[in-house]
Amino acid sequence: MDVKTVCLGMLTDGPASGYDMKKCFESSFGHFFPAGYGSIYPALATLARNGLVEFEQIHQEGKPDRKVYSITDKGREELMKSLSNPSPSHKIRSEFLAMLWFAHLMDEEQIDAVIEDRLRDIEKFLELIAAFPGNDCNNAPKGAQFVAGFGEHMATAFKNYIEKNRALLVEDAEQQQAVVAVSR
Amino acid sequence: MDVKTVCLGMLTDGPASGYDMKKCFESSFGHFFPAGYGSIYPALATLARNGLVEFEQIHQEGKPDRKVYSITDKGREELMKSLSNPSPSHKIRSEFLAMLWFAHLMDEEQIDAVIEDRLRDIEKFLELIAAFPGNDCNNAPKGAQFVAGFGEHMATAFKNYIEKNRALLVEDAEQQQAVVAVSR
DNA sequence: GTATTTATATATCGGATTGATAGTATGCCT
DNA sequence: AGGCATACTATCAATCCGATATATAAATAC
Repeated sequence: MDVKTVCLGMLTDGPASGYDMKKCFESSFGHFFPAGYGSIYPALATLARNGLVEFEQIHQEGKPDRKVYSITDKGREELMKSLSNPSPSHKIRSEFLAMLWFAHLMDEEQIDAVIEDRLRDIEKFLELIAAFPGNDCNNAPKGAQFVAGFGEHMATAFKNYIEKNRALLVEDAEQQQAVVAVSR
Repeated sequence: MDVKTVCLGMLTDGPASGYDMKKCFESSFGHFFPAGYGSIYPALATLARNGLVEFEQIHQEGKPDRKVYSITDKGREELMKSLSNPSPSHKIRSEFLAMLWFAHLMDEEQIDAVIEDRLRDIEKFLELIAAFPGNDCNNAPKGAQFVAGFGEHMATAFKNYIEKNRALLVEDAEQQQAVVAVSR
C-alpha cells in the first residue's frame, strides 16, 4: 500500500491523468494519505514500465498535453494482491506533539501560538469535510463514507482533547507536581 | 522539527548514545514520531559535523564501544530556534484507511481481518501506554503527560469509531443506498 | 487596461525517511 | 550445540517530500 497502489485503486474508477489524481489526493486522501507530484509522477512511470497501467497522450488546444492513464488486467490483479494484506499500517508523524513534548523548554506565548494554530487547522479541516458528501473521484461511497466519518470523528476528538488539557502545558513547575494523571 | 531536532531535544535531558535514543523513540516517541537507526545515526552524524552535539567514545569490556553524545551551546541555540516555529505539522499516513476506501473491491472476510488486526493493535497500544506514567528518557512530565494523554484519548476514539461504524463496510450495495450519513 | 493570481498540465531534484540488513560480542534458555 | 535476546554500531536501496521549473489561458484585481 504505497502511492503506486493507491493510484492503481483510483484508476478502478475510470481513466485519469496525474493531475486529476493530485486533485483527488488533495480533496479525498489528503488527510490520511498525502502525496504530491514528486510521488505521483514517478509512481505512474513505474506502474507504466511494469505494465500495470497504460496511457494515452491527448493533445489539447491551448493547454498542455494530458497523459490519461488506465488500469490494465495485470494492474487489477496486482491491486487485489495488495488489498489482501491483513495488516495495513496506520502511522502518525507529528511535529506538533514532538514539539509539545519539550513544552518545558518553551515559554507560554510560544505554546499558545502552537495550540491556536493547530485548532485553526482542525477547524478548517472540519469545514472541509462537512462540505464533502461522497462527491468526487471515487463514486463508491461504502469506504469513502467510513473514511470521511473517521476524519470527522478523530478531528473532533483532537479538538476536545486540546481544549480540555491545554492548561496542563502552561502550568508552572510547582503546580505541575500536584497533577497526578492526565484528565480524561 | 525533523529527527535531528528531536535528538537534540532528547539530549537536553542528559548525554545518550544512538542506541539509547532508539529505545526512547520506541517507548515514548514511537506512536507519534517514529524513527529507526537509518534515521538516527545519520542525524547524529550530521549534528556532530555541524557542531550541535559532541561525543565521547567509551570502551566497554565485552560490549561494543558506546558513542555518548552531548548537546553543545550551539545545539541548544538551534533547538530553541526550532521550538519557535508556530506551525508544526501533524500528519497521518494510513494504509489502513487507504485500503478501506476501496472496501467495495474487497470481500467481507478481508475487511473483517483488517479491522480485527487494527483493533488488536489499538488494544496493544492502550496497554503499553497504561504501563507508562512519566518513566523514561525525559523526566519533565509537563509535555510528556500531555502527549501520553493524547495517545490514549485518540486510541480510544479510534476504537469507538471502528466499533460503531464497521457495519457500514460490510453492508451490501442495496442497503448501502439507504444510508444517508455516517453515524456519529 | 495592465498586473496578478488561479487553473491546467507536465516533470525533476536534493534531502530525508523507511525497512532491511550486516557485523560483533556476551549471556541465557533448552 | 543451536538459537534467540540484548547491547552496540552502521549502511544501502527504495521511496517519499517539498520546492521548483516550464508553459499557456482565463479569470480576477487594482
